[in-house]
Amino acid sequence: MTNLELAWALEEMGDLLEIKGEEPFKVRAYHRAARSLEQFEEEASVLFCRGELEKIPGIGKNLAKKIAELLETGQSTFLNNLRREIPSGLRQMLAIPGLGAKSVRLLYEHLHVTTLDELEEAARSKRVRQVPGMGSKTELAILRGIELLRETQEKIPIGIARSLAEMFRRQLLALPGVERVEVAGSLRRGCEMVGDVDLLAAVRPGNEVLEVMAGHPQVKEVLAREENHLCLRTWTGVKVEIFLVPPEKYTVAWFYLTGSAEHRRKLQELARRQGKDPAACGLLDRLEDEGIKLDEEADIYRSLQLPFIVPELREGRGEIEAAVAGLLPRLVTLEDIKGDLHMHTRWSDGLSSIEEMVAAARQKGYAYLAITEHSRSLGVARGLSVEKLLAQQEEIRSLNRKFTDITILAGIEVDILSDGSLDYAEEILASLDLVIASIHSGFQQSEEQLMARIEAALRHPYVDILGHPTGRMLARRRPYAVDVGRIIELAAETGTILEINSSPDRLDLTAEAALRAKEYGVPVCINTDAHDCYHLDDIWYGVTTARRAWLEPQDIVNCWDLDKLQARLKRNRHKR
DNA sequence: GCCGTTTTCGGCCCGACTGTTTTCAGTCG
Repeated sequence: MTNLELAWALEEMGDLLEIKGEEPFKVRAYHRAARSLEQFEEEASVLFCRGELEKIPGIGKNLAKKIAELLETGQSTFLNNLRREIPSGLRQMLAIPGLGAKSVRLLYEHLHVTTLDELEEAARSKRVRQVPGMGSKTELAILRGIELLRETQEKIPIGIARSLAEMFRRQLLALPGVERVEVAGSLRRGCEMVGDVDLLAAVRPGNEVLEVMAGHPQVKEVLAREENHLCLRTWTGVKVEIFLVPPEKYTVAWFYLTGSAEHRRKLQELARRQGKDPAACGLLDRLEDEGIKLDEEADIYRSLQLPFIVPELREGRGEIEAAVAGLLPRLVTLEDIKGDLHMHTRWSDGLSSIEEMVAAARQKGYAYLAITEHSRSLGVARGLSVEKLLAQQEEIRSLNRKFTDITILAGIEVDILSDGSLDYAEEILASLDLVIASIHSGFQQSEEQLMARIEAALRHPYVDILGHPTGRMLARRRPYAVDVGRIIELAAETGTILEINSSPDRLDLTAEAALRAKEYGVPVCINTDAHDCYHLDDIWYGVTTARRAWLEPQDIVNCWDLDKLQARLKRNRHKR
């Protein structure tokens, strides 16, 4: 069992205990341990062999015992008992915004609802308001929440899909007879939400891949099984499809499974216009091979006199026309990123020191990074008082004297308060190298109020970047009521940079909005918002989103040299 | 549940907002 699987098990235990009404601190211990396992570098199974599970932060005697059982048997008696005790539908209800464990338990006790369907019915028939402490607004929130869940039902955020895919990929590769395994489908195209995880394996005859994978401990049920195809559902509810092909058919199958269907259709059209047989170009309508042998995907495009089109662009949104005209963008890559401009440290709610963040940034080959803590009003995140902010600037200055290979920018993620003012006075903001303004409160305000706040922030002379512009959380929270188009116009007018927040929970701006920003000439920056040094790796999600938005290095300020970036920041402050 | 220059008990992030009340509990970031 991997750390990720263990973390999921602990997470579920925590959720179920919370619904049961366990002590909040105990519940939090489970959730904290799950986070800790996810981020722990070494595999718990290795530590277990050495009897060192308790070296993982947040894992004590009790949790170590539960993890040991999971590692030894793939099962947990404790979790199985909890699952028997608490209907699984109750845990799903926790995902409804505004419903916590207490409310879920109350609904269960009073209305005996155990599934989302039953809860929806109870809300529709106005029975929820009979529960003490609940009224019509709660009913509405439940109905809206269920609607949100339904929209994303069967779909999971890219971050979860990618971890799961990597886990299955590694395990497939370890099986005899497996030569190659790659991710395909919408996950390979970098979509923010994916319906299932598609994996394609090149296999030799006589392998037992399907037998082994069908019995995998993560697998709850086998949805379909054919000669060369297995469709599974994991305990976490994710659909995983595994396709097997002989090595010589790999390229065509990988291309086919990557999609999108629209991209394939347009390529077929092009082939016909060129008087070619689509099948002979590897553009089959189905997965079965027709004896076409191609070494790599580029051969498929080459046969149509096209340059290679990367998976992120294969959506049938003009990429083929651009390829024909020789106008494909030179998309941003991870190597183009020269720095990360949004991260937190132990000074506020981060887990690493500034020096640890610097070391991690150096490891990535960055030339610069910005430390941007939360501002004073965000108490929950230990937002910095003016005194602490100044003290941190002093530490950053001293570190900058010490390091010659990398530059630390003293920044802030300042809250845009409910009235549109910023959380520090102008002279404080003026003393910083970089100011990100973000909304962390008053999500429920009207579009008028929210837009007035954002406009005020964008017009502020010292705001350089608007952080996570819409506030959406994938599969968890809709964007707050903002007009993204108007934000982009205002950014263009005021010279404000818009953030692509790379956190796989956010991806905000979306690829669509980032593309629109580019059309308006608004530069973006791709930031991780990391709260520890490991999450600087989340930059991959932001870069992938930017690639889906057709962005090139010149469109992204943290692909620029430090001189150019600083000149831009300075010039913009003078302009306003 | 975990953890310890507060060390084997007693803390553990805390304040704003919302919806429901009529003084507050639950949720969220």
